[in-house]
Parts: sequence; C-alpha cells; structure tokens
Amino acid sequence: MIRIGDFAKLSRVSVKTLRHYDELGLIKPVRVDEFTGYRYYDYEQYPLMSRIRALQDLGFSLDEIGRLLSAGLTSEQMQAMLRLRRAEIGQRIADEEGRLARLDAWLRQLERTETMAEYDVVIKRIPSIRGASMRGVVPQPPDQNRLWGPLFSYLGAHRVEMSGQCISLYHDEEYQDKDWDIEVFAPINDELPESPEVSVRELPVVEAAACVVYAGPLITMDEAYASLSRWVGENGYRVAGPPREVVVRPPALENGAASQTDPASIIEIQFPVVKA
Amino acid sequence: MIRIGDFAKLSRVSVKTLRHYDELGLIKPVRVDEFTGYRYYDYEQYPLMSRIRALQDLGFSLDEIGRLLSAGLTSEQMQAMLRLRRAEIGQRIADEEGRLARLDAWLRQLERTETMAEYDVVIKRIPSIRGASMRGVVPQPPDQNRLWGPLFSYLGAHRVEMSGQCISLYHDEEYQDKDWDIEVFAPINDELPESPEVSVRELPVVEAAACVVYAGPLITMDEAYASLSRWVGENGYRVAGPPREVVVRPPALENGAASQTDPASIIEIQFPVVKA
DNA sequence: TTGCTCCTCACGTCACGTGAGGTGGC
DNA sequence: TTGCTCCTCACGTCACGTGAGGTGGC
Repeated sequence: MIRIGDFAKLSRVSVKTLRHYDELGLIKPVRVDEFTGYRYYDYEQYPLMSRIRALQDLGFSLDEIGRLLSAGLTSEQMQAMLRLRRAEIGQRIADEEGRLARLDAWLRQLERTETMAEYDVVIKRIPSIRGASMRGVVPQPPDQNRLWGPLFSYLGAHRVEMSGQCISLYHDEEYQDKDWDIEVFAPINDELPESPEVSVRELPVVEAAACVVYAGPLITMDEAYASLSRWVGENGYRVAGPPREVVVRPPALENGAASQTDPASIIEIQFPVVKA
Repeated sequence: MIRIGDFAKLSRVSVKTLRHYDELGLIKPVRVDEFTGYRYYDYEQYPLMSRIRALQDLGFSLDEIGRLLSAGLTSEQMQAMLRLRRAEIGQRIADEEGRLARLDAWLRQLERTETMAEYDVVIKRIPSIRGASMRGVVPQPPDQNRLWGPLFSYLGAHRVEMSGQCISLYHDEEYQDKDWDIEVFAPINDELPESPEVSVRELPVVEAAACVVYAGPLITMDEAYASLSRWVGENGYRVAGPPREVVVRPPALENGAASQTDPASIIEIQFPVVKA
C-alpha cells in the first residue's frame, strides 16, 4: 500500500486529481485511515488508472468514463459509445478546419488592406435558420414587396410571430436586367402549415460568408454590392450560393411598402464563398 | 433605440449573452434607464456585434476579443494574434486526428475480442518526460542493473530525486541473442549536470502506444511481450520506436540488484505503434 | 523538534444557462 | 388590470488548480 503522493507520481497525475476521482467514485483508495483521513492506494490499481486516463484522452467526460467502466456493459454498448465519440471528433475536426479557412480569410484581408477598419468585410459562419419562405419572379428587387405582403399576411392569419430578421435570397446565377428570382424568408420558431405559395424550410448553414453591413437608402445599395463583389474576387474567393440580404433595421413604410429612400435602413449583405 | 430583447433577436444571441457582454464592457447599451435599469441598444451597434461573434467563432476568448477590438491595435499586432490562433487551431486539428486514430484502435480491438476485459491492451498517448538517461550495451536485459546502479549513484551524488517511475528503452531493431542496446531513464524535475555517461534528455511524445501491464516475476515477462507483439500484428499496426518498460511496482532487491523472481513486480510494457 | 505529507473547506476558471423573486410598460 | 419584458442576485456547469489553515509521521 502506498500513499496518495506516491500513487500520483506513479500515475503522473496530481494529488488533487486523485482526490477528485475518489470523490466521483472513479477510483477509490483501497483503504482510508479512519483517524487521519489518509488515502492509501495499491500498485494493482495502476491499470485502472491507466485506462481512465486513456479514455479521458479520447475525449470522454469523467461521468461517461464512470459509466464505461461500470460492470455490465456489453461490447455492443461500449462500441456504440465509442462510435458516437468518433462521430463527434470527426465533427470537431471539420469545425476546426472551417475555422482555419475563415481565419486565413481574415489574415489575407489584413495583409491587403493594412487595417481592418477601412472596409468592413467580415468572414463568418452562418448557422442554419428555420422559417417561412416564399419564392417568385419579380421585375426588379424593389418589387419583392409583392412577395413580402402575402407572406406577412399568411403569418398573421396563422398567428405566427417572426423570431428574427427578414432575409431575401437572390437565386439568379447571373445578373438580370429584369425577372429576378427572389426568395423572401421570415424566421419562425412555431409550427406553421404550408400552402402552395408558402413553404417552411431550413436555410442551410453557410460555412463561410463574406458580409458587409450597409447603412443608407436602399436605392444606393448597389455600391455595397459592387465593393463586396470586388473584395471577393481580390481575395481569392468565388461566390458559392445565393447572396442574402438580412434586414437589420427595416426601412420606413411608404404607402404600405418598404421605402427605397429612407436613409436609416440598415441591411447586411452576405455572399456565401469558397476559395476559388 | 431598441430594447434588449429586440437587439438579441436581431443579433441571434440570448438576452443573457448581451447582459454578459455589457458586464465585460464588450458592447455597452447606448443608454441605460437610470430608474428601471432597462438597457437600450441601437441598430448601429449591429456591425460590432457581428464582428464580436465572428471573432468568437474563430475561437478567441471574450477577453481576447476585448483586446482585439480596443483601439490602438496595429495591423501587425492584429496579424500576430491571428497567426497565433492559427497555429493553435492547427495543433487542435492534429490532436483530434490523433484521438481519432486511437479511438479506431479501441474499436478494432472490441470488434475482435468482443470484450475489453479479456486482454488488457490499451492504446494511449504518452506525453514527453524529462529525465536522466544512460545508455549502454549489456549481454541480457537482466544485466541492465549495471546501468541502473551508476545512474542511481549519480543522482544521489547530485542530490536529485526522481519524479516518477523508472523506464527502460530497448533500442535494438531486431531481436538479439546477446548484446542488448538498452537505455535506462530516470524522470527528474530538477537541474542536473551531464557527464560522459549520464545525459539529461526529454523522451519524445508517443502519439499512440499499445500498452499492457504485466504483474509477476520478471523472468516470465516474455509471455506478455509475445502476446503484445501478436496483438500489434493482428490489429494492423507495426512497432514504430523503441519499446519501453515502465516499472510500476519495483521488484524486491536481491544482493543489491532487482530480483528476477519476485512475483509482486509490476511492469507496464509500451510499444509505440503506427498503422501498418 | 523540524520539515514533509496529508487532510478538509472554499473559491476560481469560462461563457454563459437557469431559476427566484421582483418591477416597469402597454 | 393582465401578461409581457425587463431587472438583479445567486447558483450551476467541468475538471480540476490554488491557496488557507490545520494536523499526522518520520
């Protein structure tokens, strides 16, 4: 029998760690002196300790390790837990690789512009969003009010509230002079029945989006588009997916429709991108 | 000016998160009602919020983000922080990939043996260890006592204590009948001068080691070696680096040397492995 | 006797989540 | 007036690390 300090040295963990595992019941001293409270361990406990550390290194929590080590676990259950962990690790790697790509984008931008404040392009990940969607072809972007009107009416009729900002998606691959294929999208949390016009769907995750926030009247938003497009090209990307407009501050209403000239409008333009 | 709930919805974060950022000074409400304590935000604060979230997504802590956003940061400092983060993410990816490989090893083992308890082979990562080392050629493994003796004397003479278990490394690539190239290694934390025989070095990290804990007299340890070797072959690995023996419970002393027959000895055998 | 090891609280970490209990605004 | 939003504590998370203050063992 050896004292806690020696067992700690042997297993290359801290004394505090051993006390912690004792408290959790992961590995108990073979004997605890009833007067001094001293914990005594055995060399034979080393393999258990080794296994605990190995499982921890695989990313299991101490709670999970407790369950993995408890008797009565079949090989199938064990395999299932490992496979779950495997999937989680795979996900983590994918996430970190996404991060790396986005970070590289920031770095390239800094190297080009020498200062971050000059042009407020930000690369970010956009999580998926559930909502009500309506898609149609309209002559020009301002005419998307023809879609928003019915969508809002539909939501109102079903007493469903929006849970976030309005989003427009521009589905045309090439620039159109007329006949724009536009999807209007209202985020919702509640259940909503579908109709021939209104569908309920999940906007997909965008791993990397180049974004600018435009503040000003909608009519002159082209400038922001132009510079964002230039930025994408100059930084070695290409657009991969429909650009989105997110209404940060909605424009005032004029005759029941969004004002094209309200200078207080704020819109975020998001271009999904991949490295060219 | 909008209330906290609306700004939260707009930025897709929780109200609690906004209060937290306020507390940390990351993003302050433009106005706080002095009687009710209500926080009021502005749409113009959205780009800052967006930037904070983007930086957080890259893995920066809120504390770091505070510093990144504070004025007076040159482009070089900014780039340096990003590059540091980049390196950390690269490391994380490498770590997770190592985990994945070790986890696969556990899975393969389970598929083969149907139960984990049958053979106690554990795949684990071994961190680097600093210590005093002495290497020499001896007729047979039991003769490594000729190395341990002088190493212990040297440590004693310099009043340096071991900080962990004794380790032997077997450097021969092929099986030897005689003349074994063995390194004996004593972990230490303190400074120790080197000598022609004794060097101070760091045992390298082993990303994946197949390990068994053998309990019994040293003479019959061959069995454990044999089955570990078989395990390595059967599970699609090959040995990549000198096998190590870690003394978990030292054998008794016989005439000043390690007893070869003490049944209470416990040794962990570690084979560094890579996928074949 | 002295230094070393061990003990039990108790608090800190990080970015919030989750109540409890109370109040302002429409 | 009622329900909704907001407020401030205060505690929990996870795996320990870090003292504080005290005692046993050689």
